Amino acid sequence: MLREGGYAVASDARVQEKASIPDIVIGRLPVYLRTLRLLADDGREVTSSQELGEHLGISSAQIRKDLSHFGEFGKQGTGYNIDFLCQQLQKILNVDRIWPVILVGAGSLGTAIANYQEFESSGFRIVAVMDEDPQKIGKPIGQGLQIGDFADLGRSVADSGAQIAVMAVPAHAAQRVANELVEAGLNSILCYAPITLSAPSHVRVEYIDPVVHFQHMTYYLR
Amino acid sequence: MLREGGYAVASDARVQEKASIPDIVIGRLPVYLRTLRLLADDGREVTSSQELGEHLGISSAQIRKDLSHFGEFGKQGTGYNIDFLCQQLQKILNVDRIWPVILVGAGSLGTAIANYQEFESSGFRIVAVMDEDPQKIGKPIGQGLQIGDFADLGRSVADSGAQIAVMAVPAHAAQRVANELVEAGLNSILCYAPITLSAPSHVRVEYIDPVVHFQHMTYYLR
DNA sequence: TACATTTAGTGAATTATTTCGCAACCGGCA
DNA sequence: TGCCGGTTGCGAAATAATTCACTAAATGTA
Repeated sequence: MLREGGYAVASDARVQEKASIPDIVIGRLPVYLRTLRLLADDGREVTSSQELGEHLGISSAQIRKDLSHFGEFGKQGTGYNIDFLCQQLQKILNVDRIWPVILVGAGSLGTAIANYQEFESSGFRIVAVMDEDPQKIGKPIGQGLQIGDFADLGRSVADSGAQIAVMAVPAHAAQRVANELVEAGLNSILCYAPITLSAPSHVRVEYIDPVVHFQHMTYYLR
Repeated sequence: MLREGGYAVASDARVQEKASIPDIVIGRLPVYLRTLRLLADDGREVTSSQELGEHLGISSAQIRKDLSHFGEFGKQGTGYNIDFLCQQLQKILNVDRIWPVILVGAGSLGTAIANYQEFESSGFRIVAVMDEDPQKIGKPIGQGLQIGDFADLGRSVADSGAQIAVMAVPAHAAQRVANELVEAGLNSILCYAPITLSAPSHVRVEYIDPVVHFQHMTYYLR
């Protein structure tokens, strides 16, 4: 599977059980959750697979089938209670808690990520921003953070208990940084550098590369 | 099968029944291209589906099958000439030219996007950055650009001939901005706001939302 | 030259994903 | 109560995507 992303790992029983649920289904759940929360913000209390599907441009059957992997959350004739379904999805996705995240790279993109406000309400908190540039180390960034020395990565990971990192570093540095992240014990990496990383199979890597999207789009253009 | 100078020549790789080629295949081509270019930068001249597959964590068969939709680009026993395959992929993806792109939103993220250097070499150039905030309009951004008034979108689109927009605006403004982009005649939108947009079917919308990736990852965490 | 090795391209088989279609169920209403 | 429109959950069917497995071709070597 080539996802602008890495691999799922199945080792313990619980994960083994999860392995039977297609990864592609898991990938849609955050989008469902995002949409449900918008509906909730709109004051809506109930929705249906049909309405959700129209919002998202997918079939109602797909939504029902996806959810059916995890239980029964709706009521015939009525649909889904939005708050309840949000709670359930958050539980399924393990975002009924806050995950500490370490950001590597305090350039222009790293700064934008550090400033982004949506993380906290979605289950994530950037607990450290690290860079190798001595000019940047020590400067304030984001909300009450200070750029730390990437050499102190191990300490940051130990202090925060983070399992997740975001990489906003140049392509030429990305593999080296990734190696250090893995070395430090992180197991989930979101990489903004335009490069496919090599990482051990227990580390999940996903990618964000606008060029990949642009080039996908231009295929259909003249 | 036409062969010239040893390597297969696809007389015109882009003349194809597009509808018949799965979109999921198109989505992988930019990643192949990105990887090939890294190999080329490394001084490599030839590669094989097996080597590429190992780099990308996918099967060699998938790569061969994907490419076979567009022609024959390799040579048995040897593999693929990297430069040649890059050229062909660029042609297929229509990035053997530069596409003008309009960026909407000159906040922290918009600024990072405007500063990003990789676009030009990948087939894209940000030709305008627009915002609604009078405080921002007129200020310099990116390489020799000036933040324009979003109200002048129509003129920018006409002047540049852009078909592609990137949206780096807050979620609450995103649908409104998207409507205006469609109104102005754009047909491809890359949206960084965490919201699924409603748009006519002739407009292609793709999304970048780090939270979706994070939440996908946490499903597999404890 | 003969032969071993490597690798692309591809039809067939397999596996994965989506959609269909319907029984069961809910809530409102006469 | 009994009926009706609306909706879920889910097995079965249909599609789509991936992998297998093999042929043919290119290269290197003795």
